[in-house]
Amino acid sequence: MAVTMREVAAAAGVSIKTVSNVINDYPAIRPATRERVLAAIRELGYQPNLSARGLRSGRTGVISLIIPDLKNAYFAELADAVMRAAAKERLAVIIEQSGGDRDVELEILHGPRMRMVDGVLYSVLGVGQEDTALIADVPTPMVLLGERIFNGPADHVTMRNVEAAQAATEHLLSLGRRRLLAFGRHPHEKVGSAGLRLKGYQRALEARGIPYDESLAIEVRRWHRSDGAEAMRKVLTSGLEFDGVMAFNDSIALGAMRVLQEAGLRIPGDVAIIGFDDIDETRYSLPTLSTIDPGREEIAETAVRMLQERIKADDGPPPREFEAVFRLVARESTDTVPH
Amino acid sequence: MAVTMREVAAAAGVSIKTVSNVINDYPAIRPATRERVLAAIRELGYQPNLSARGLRSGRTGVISLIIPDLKNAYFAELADAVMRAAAKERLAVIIEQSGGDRDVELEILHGPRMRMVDGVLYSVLGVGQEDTALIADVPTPMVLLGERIFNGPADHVTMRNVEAAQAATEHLLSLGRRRLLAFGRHPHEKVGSAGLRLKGYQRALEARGIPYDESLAIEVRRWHRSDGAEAMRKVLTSGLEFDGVMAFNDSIALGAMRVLQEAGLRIPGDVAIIGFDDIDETRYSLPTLSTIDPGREEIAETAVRMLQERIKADDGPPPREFEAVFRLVARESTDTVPH
DNA sequence: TGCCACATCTCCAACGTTGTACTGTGACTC
DNA sequence: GAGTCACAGTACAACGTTGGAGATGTGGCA
Repeated sequence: MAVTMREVAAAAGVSIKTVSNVINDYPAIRPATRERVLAAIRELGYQPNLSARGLRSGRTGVISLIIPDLKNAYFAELADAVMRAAAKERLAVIIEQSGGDRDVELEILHGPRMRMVDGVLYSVLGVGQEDTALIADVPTPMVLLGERIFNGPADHVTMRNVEAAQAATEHLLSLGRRRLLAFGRHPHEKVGSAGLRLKGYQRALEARGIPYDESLAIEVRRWHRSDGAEAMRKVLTSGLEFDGVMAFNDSIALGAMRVLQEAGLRIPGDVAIIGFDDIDETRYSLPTLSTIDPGREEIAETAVRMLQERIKADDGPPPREFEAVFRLVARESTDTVPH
Repeated sequence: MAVTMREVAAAAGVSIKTVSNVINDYPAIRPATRERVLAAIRELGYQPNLSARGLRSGRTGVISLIIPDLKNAYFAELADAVMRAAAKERLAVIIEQSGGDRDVELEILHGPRMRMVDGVLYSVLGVGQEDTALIADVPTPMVLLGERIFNGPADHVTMRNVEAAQAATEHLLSLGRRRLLAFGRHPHEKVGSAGLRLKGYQRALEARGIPYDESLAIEVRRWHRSDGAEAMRKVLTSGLEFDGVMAFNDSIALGAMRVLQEAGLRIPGDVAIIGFDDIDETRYSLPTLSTIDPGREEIAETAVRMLQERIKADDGPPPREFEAVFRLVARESTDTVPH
């Protein structure tokens, strides 16, 4: 059987509560007593029972990270960053996959497991602005991640999507490219990564006085590599002319790149291409992929810190919005070459 | 405040224990009573308090998955498969990253969080056969994953490394390639993925009567893409001649492939290459990468099922070994082309 | 009719921890 | 020397749930 406080207390010759006080850094304890208790803890190999602590104090030291899909490199890297940030705060992380499906996302949020975590990092694709009410009624402290809900009922950590997309587009324009695909559009979406990044694309064109041509805004439903490849195949078949691609994420950029190369097009010679997210793979593709570093570390650390603040002070300030600093990373896929 | 069983019981006009019995599918309950209780649960939106349940029953419904690194595609896909398998058993998964560091791996295993999970899936890189004793004393039900510990103190799920590596090598040999790099060696390692896969490589050569040339066994320390690229760069600089690469995982294969192409070598024309793991990316690289599908789904499902068995019957059978069925996936990187 | 078996439900205690309230002991103040 | 105060530690109850034993009712059978 596992060692409990009772046994530690007996070994140290103090009451159970004193053991508890030592563990929780309660100040009024004589150094000698503290030492005796700590020695007993070491001796017996005592580990606190987190279920009991959770029951009594209402805190479990576990937070939940709800994401669409770990197989997606962006979310895997986000999860990694979150877990490292959480480790610093001594928090464990339960990861839940939603598949990006709205109903699943809401189900998880209202499921019994929410009662066993201190807080949630909620990174959604399906749930949107119109679901604000369904999210507001969740009693668990929450931080929203991503671009689906702004000015919602909880703290929100995101990146400057519009500005970043504008910078990426401007980067291609500065190379002299003029027929740029906006690659990854979701029709009718205003908010959300796709909508915001399209807006950035449009702004960059506008700033240069170039008219927006909707036929260059290519729809890509899911943002997986295979979808990018498929969409690019269709574009090539259609005979559409272009000399640059502003892809809304790295995965579809890589998928598109592969199809372009198969078709005998040179990158960046014939087509310059830039992605979005700075996933690890962009550093090793052929050619290496220019992209936007969304500030993942900063996002993860800020989100965990904000959540921790909410957990500790359950009556904190009104919902906050935080936008991480992005960075354009120019690599081979947008090298300056004779057109 | 959250709804408790007490309130449900009051609403349904039964005792708390009856509510508990309904929830836990205790058989002797009149259908009418069950209905009333379920109705009250729905009505009030009751959710069980998992901390309390964990304290009382010793079960939390959470398992821990300890892996080296989520950023590594292999482990991300493993984690995904494990989480889907766990969801079927209504288990939540806490993921812990060890960085593949032996001390961290052991620390996590002996940490306080082990007391809050019902079981552990332990996928290690640092801990090895000689640490068996340190693992045996952990009271938590455990299933070992990977190739570091065989015939250990716990159930073990793995793949047929030697046979799979032999098949991959034989695949290259069957194309007429004779100077094959064993790419990914860890010097002095006998057990472990690197050791076993090297052995498979050697067996394949042996079966064809080809002598083993140690200079073709290339060391790659960490199995990340960048390490594969770097190692291949060294190989090319050294002037070593070869016409095939049997890479010990997909990431280093992809890294190597990129360097080979930069150097103007054609794949599979000049160099045929096969990887190991069948990560998603192998389907989208240029060329697509032949590889070994280790049977990830089967591994994940078997591991979770075995762990669940251990959790439910704490006095089960002696440790079991399970080896998943692998499959060779031939893609473009080993197409038949004139040499 | 009396007794037993069974189904159905309830009562009590306990899981290991922490919050609240309290006791005892000196030291210091006036 | 009485009152006050800070410190060090303790006792008790409670968090929400479930295991086990017990209570109650119901029907069957001798």
